[in-house]
This record gives sequence, C-alpha cells and structure tokens, in this order.
Amino acid sequence: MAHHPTLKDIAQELNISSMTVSRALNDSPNVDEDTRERVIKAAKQMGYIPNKIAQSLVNKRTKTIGVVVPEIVNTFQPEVIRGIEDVTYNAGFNLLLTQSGENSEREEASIGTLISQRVDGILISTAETGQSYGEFQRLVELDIPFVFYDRYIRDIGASIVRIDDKGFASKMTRHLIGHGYRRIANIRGPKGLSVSDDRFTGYVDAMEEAGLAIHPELVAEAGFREFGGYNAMNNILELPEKQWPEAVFCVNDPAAFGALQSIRAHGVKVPDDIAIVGFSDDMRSAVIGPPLTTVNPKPYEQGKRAVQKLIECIERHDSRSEEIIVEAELIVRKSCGCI
Amino acid sequence: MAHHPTLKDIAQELNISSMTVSRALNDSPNVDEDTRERVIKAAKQMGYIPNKIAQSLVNKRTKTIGVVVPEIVNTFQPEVIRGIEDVTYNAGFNLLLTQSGENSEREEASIGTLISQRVDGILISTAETGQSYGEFQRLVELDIPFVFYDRYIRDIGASIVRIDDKGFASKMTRHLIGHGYRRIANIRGPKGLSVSDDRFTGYVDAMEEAGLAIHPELVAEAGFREFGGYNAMNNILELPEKQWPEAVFCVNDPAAFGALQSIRAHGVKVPDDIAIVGFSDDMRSAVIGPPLTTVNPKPYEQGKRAVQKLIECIERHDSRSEEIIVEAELIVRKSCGCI
DNA sequence: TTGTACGCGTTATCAA
DNA sequence: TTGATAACGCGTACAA
Repeated sequence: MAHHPTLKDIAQELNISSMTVSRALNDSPNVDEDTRERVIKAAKQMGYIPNKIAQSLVNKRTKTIGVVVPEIVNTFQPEVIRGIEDVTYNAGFNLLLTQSGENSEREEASIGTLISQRVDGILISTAETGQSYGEFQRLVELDIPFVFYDRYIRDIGASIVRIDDKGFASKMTRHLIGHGYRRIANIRGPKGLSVSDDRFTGYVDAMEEAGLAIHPELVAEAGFREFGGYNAMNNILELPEKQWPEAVFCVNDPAAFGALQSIRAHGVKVPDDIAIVGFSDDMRSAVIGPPLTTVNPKPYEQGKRAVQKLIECIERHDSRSEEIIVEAELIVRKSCGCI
Repeated sequence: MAHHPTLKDIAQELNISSMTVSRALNDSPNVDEDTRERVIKAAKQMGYIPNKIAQSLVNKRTKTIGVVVPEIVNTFQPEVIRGIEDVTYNAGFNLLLTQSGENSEREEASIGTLISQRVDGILISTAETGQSYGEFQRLVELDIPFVFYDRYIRDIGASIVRIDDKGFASKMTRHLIGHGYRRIANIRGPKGLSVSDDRFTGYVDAMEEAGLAIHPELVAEAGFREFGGYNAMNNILELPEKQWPEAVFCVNDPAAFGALQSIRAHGVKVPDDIAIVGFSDDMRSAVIGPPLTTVNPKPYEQGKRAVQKLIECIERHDSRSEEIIVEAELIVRKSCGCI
C-alpha cells in the first residue's frame, strides 16, 4: 500500500490542527467557511481518502455486514446476495461474504472470522450438516445482531426471514391431489434442516387432510442436488410397476431434475405416466422439457428483507426478534400434467 | 456490540503486561511456557476474540480482498465468486463484495469504498458502460494491486485473467463454417467492451479466413440479456426470407435464448432452418430445447486464478503484470445442427 | 472557531 | 523473558 495522506498530513500542510481538518471534512457545524474550503481543497489535491479502518476502531462500528452462505450455487443464493448487496449499497454498508460449504465446521469458522472483523451484524442461512447451536449462542451472548434467511434455527432469539415452506408444500401437494393424483411420492431433503423438514411436513399434512395414504416406500431422503434426486427416483422405480407413484414432489428443483433424468432413463413419460414437481424455481425450470411446476421462493426479496431487518436492529439497537414471511408463488408448468 | 475483552483486560486479570499477552497469543518465541499457558487459558475463559480492525490499523494490511462484480446474475459471476471465495478462505483472506450494476458511476463508488476500507487488493470485471479509466489509474498510483477477470482494460499495468474470447469465437465460427453454413449472422455485444469486441473480432477473422462475406444486415448489436438477443433477431427476421442467415452466432447464451425465442415466434425451426450458437455455457443451455452449442468460459477457474495471482502480488509485493489465459471449452450440442 | 489530550486495540521497538 | 512506550489514523471531550 502506498502512503495514503492522513488528516495530520493535511493539517501540517495548512498549519492547522488535524481536528480542524477532521471537522471540516465531516461537515461539522463549527468550522469557519474559509477554513473548510481550504481544507477540502487541500484534501482533494493531496488525494485524501478517509481510513475506514481507523474510523471503525474509534467508532466501534464497521458499517459492515457479514454473510454466511451455504454455497454460491444454483439460482437461489446468488439472487439472495444480489438482494442483500442492493440494500447494503444504498444504506452505506459493506458486505463481507463467506461460504460455509454446507459444512458446520466451516460455518463456525466463518462466524468466527466475522466476529473478529467486528461486523455490525450477520446474515446467515444454516449449513446442511450438524447444526452448530454453539456459534449462534455465542452471537446472542455477544449481542451481535443476526438474522436467518431461508434456513434457520428457531427459538434462538434471532429474526427469521423465510417463505412459508410448509404452507406452500401443502399447496403444491393439494394442487396434485386436486388433479386426481393419489399415489404421490416425496423425494425429501435432509432431515433436521428447517426448509427440508417444513416442506416434508407440508406434504404430509396435505396428504392426511385428503385422507390419502403415505406409502413409506414412496418417501425417500435425498440431498438438494441432482444426483440425490436421481438416486432416490431410481430406488422408487425399482419397485414393482404397480407400486409406482402417479406423481412425485421433490424438495427442490435440482433434485427434481435428477428424478426427471432417472424417469427418462426408465423410458417413462412425464407427465403422462408420472407427474413431477419441484420447489425453488431454478433458472432451468422454465426451459427444461417438460417445464417444471415449482414454487418461486423469491430469493431476491428474502435477501432484501433480511438485510433490512438486520440494519434496523443495528441502527436502532433493537434486538426484538421477528419472523418475516415473504410471499412465495406457486408456478404451474407442464411437468405436473395440469395444464 | 457487547464488550469484547481486550488484551489489556487479560493482562490485568493476570497481572502482567498486555505485550506479554499479545506475544503469548501469537506464538512468539520468547515467552515462558507457563505464562503462555496461563494466558491462553484466561483468554479462552474470558472469551477473547482478537480485534482484526485494530490489527489492520497497526499492520497496515487488512487481509481483505475487494471484488467488483458487474452484477450477480446468470451463471457466470456466481461461479467466479465461488472460485474466489474458495481460495480466499484457504489463504486466510476475507472477501468484500460490491456490485457495479453495469454502471460506471457505481463502479467508481465501489472502488472508492474498497480503497477506503484499505483492502489489500482488488478483483474487477469492468462495467458495461463508460470505461472509467480514472479509477484504475488511481489504483495504479496508489500502488494497490488489482487484477481484471473476464472483462478488462488493457495497457493499464494490471494483470488480466480471461479466456481466449477471440480464439474461441473464431473456433465457434469455423465450427459452423465447417458444417456448411455460409450466411452466418452475428448478434454481438456492446461495443467498447473487451469480451464483446474480442468475440466479434474472432467471428470476423474466421469469416474472412474462409473467404465468406460478412453481411452488414446480419450483424446486430445487442446487450448481454435475453431481450437484446430477442430484438436483434426480430430485426434480422424482418429481412426478406432469402436474406435470412443459415446460422446465428450470439455473444452469449442469454442473448441466444432471446434469439431462439424470436426464431420460434416466427415459426422457424432450430437448427433445421436456422442454426444458433451461444457463448458462456449458461446453466440453462444444456436443458433448453434444443440444447445450445456454446463455449464454457470456466468461470470458477477464472475466479480462482485471478485471486491467486492477486494474492501473489500482495504477498510478494510484486506488481509484475501478467496475462493469464484460462483454457475454455467448445461444447457442441444440438442447436448448431452438427450432431 | 480552533486546539490539546486522550483513547480505540493492537503490535514494533527498545530497554530492563 | 518481560515491560514501557509509541504508533497506526481518527474522533470525543474538553479547554482555550
């Protein structure tokens, strides 16, 4: 780093004190207009750039928000980040980005780093494996505001921004039931993870409400990726054909793509023989053949709302926790055979 | 923010000086083993978390890298960021993320912010509009290392990580020519932007090399988005049918999707009547109908290489600039009618 | 209106 | 091996 001129440098140049320079540059009231002009001119001419690090140290706030993202893949997380960045930019906050890699150890490390960097607050969507309650407790004890988005842990005192996963999973299931499907399989996400459990519960609720049986052999646990859906569907299709489902509800779109691939490999037609629906509205879903019926979880909106809530907590030093439900949207396409 | 214990707090607790605490915690050689243990124990018990802000102030390095991304959309940029983050995580650097929103004013603001935050270096892919040479000159003058990836400005002394856009555009064009296409249209990107100009030049070179005419009415300028490609293609299809191209080479995949939509709207068959190819290997390209022939620009790899080069500059204080060409890959799918 | 003294939390340097 | 002092760049509090 080259030598950045400091307040002191400007002060010496003008034979005044650095405090006057500081005041002049910060629009403080009690500064002679003449002095202010001279200072501003000198600052510009010398290429003065305020040192935010020094400011942070003395102000005890960094104007920086830390984000812990499971992984920057697919459609969801990038859109969330975009939403977050748009808000932080306008609010004058900076964004420190970390990935947990769906791994609770790295998640812990990320949180540690962010604390060390003294971020003013943290946005987090939990990692897939092993919930590390400990780190979150630590944030609470340290009184560092944080907000969950999408994937959360409840009853920890932090605000949560999410969609109504359970409700929309029910809605989707009812949509299938309403069109005459009875044997509905569920390729669910990993157990113990909020979104995943919620979506499963929503499916179960709707099935029971309709008086339909949930066949254990038609419920398979997969991850959030293509291969998980592929394997799960393969297992289902190894059942005797008469036990095959009429429709499959997948935890998210990538899993649905995998399932689709498996179904095709078995020479079965979608949606004629088996209907399939996803959840997450991946970029590919609208253009894949057949276009996938899904739920759009409004990632940009979630990011926006989460960071707005966080900034509110930071500015007002108000840690009142809240659960914000972003309105999702059921998107009916051809894969469910209903249009 | 709650009260974080400081070195001083630990020192007082143990009746020693804060320097000894600092040394003990930083594995300095000259510390009594007994003392070290007591310090470490106390630090742990008191929940000491080093203040990176204070460290940065005195060390004059933040261990932070700033990134200026045009916009976090589509497939490319998120993958780049993922590559960057994987490397910075392992190298112990932090990531300060900003978006320019394809807008040179916001790009300037981003760079200003990053300088103010005293990042150790910057990664940047230039915004679409109005090249702001000034800000980059400023970085050079301030001796702040920075590396361009994907979109760059040449001869400014910064390293560049990119693919061989021109070469691969030529390769793609030759691929089309090799399969008998003669009237090849080009839906090009905005003028004055490196990747866009390079890809156009590659197309021109290949056409001339093959002795084929470039018909001005078949060269249209579009942006990088769907609607640009859509409009450009609409214009082309308003020509008398005998002037229609046999194949269309688009600056990137989203533009190709737009073009595809326009072609379909005109009831024309792809690739039978008109072949179409893109560039960027968007997530959707493999699953769209027909699957799009394209070039994979290896975004993850570009991010990785760019940040590795940057960290090298930072650590060795070696500002030798370099041009790193990441090997791209031509991906032939059905939209070009060659398979 | 301007200046002085001091502190933010840490490390470098030199002395003990 | 340990400690005292100063410094990083800035802002708060008070004095002039």
